[in-house]
Amino acid sequence: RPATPRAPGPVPGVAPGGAGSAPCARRYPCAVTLHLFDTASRTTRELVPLRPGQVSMYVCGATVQSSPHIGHMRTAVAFDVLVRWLRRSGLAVTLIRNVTDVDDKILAKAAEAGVPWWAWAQRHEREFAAAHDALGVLPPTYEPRATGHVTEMVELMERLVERGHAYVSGPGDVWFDVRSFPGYGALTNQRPEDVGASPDEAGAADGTGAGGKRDPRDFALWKGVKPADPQDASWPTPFGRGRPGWHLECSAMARRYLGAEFDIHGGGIDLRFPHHENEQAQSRAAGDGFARTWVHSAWVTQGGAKMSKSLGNSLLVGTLLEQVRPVVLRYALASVHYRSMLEWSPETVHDAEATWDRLAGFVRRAHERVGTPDDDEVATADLPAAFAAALDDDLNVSAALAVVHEHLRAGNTALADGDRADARTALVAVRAMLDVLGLDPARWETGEGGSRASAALDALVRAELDVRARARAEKDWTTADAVRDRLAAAGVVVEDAPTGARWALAPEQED
RNA sequence: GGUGGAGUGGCCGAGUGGCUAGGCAGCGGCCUGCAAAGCCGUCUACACGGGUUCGAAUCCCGUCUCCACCUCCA
Repeated sequence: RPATPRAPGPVPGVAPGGAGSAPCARRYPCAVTLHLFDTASRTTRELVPLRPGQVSMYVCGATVQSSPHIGHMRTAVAFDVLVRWLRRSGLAVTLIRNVTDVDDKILAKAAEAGVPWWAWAQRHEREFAAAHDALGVLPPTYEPRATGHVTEMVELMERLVERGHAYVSGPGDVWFDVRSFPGYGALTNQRPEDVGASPDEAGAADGTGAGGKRDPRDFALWKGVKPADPQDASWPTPFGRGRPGWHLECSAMARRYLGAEFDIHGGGIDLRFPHHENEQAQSRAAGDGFARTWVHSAWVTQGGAKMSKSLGNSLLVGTLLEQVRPVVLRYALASVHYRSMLEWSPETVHDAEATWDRLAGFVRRAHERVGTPDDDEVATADLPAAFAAALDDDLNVSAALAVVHEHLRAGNTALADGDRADARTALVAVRAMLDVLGLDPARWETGEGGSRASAALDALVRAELDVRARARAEKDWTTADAVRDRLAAAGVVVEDAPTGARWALAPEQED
């Protein structure tokens, strides 16, 4: 986890005590409030919402040019935990997560596949949606598509041109003038002269200057349609026909749904430059305050290196879900601090699975003994102060999970001692904490699915277990163990509990 | 070259001056007909070299190694 220097004071421009003006809806002592690491200032500081009690948040979503992989899900889960924690803290969160549904790669891949670009985009957008659902990522408040916001983009470009921060070099080619904006580089702490040339097409890179970029660092706001491009991938504008540049979309959509200034802008760490730097430059040059806090999540790595497509498709969400339960995937992603690189290996999955089974096992046993608290009780239960403090400290999930395990152990001890009151207290606390992380077992462990096949399986296994129970009653251990071995061979593990034997499918074997 | 990070016990992973997280995997014990689950105990640490301090994984200086961004990328 990267270093987290503390800002000496409150957020610049906010009067001291401003945070206190918001009504405190927390269920635990209000002394602690969320501190987040802000990429722009490179400090951890208190989140003071622009509007008391509300948080506006924009997270860069997918460019739907290929299938989702585990890295995409890491970012999604990281921000999902942030949203859940903000809401649990009593704040009303508006989350915008965009879909970039037109860009050069989508056009190129669709052409290669011989399908319309919009069909290609739609197909992958659905895959992302399914992956998000599978991992329990809450849907955003609004999920705008780039192609539906050309009007807002044109407006933004017009403002930039009027203010002298953008220029048109040819039909449909509109550029941001980096030299016109002294603040360029502020987000990523680069001096403007150190910034490399932007490689946008039709720029100075072709050596002729025909594209008309005034400065190699200038980046495309709008890309004029080329003869070879599909005509339906372009839109008319006062500057000519073309399609949006990547950076422009997010600025336009953030403003459309969140206003000129908003609380949090998030995304994967790789988007910091150039994407977010350019977004900020555009929006601020146009006169908008834009994001007050920048939050970036780290990578999933393999072999110590950044995951890449050359590693094959073994880390595609679709492939992984054939091998591991979705909740285990979520646990693996959510249990590491969002700014730490997450090394992905078979052990990662194994550890997550073992730990998850421990958590879910306690909840299941506790439910058998003390009943099932309703969801409302869980959602409003007091959270242990140490857990809340951990999450308030820049979402220190590892420390928060340590608190979960403390309560889990207390709960297991209470169950073993037959102390139902203590067991129930621990159960509610554990579920409430896990719920904040999107990991409440009661919401994930819904039996074996309730299908006819699983009902039939359950009946058959129970018949076997009845045989075994009779044998055990007669101390016929040979018969009893034979039943258990037979079930084990079929992939069913048996566990004797005070309330009788229970069964479960054996975990997936490691290869 | 510019920018930003990382090196903690077998593995993963917290921890910004003292109270020595947590998980996984070992080992020992309790429980169990035997298991499983659970509980208790326990072994492996802070990249290296200096320094500051009564005391450093934690602060300072230096060294080494690794990674990311600067090109589309979550």
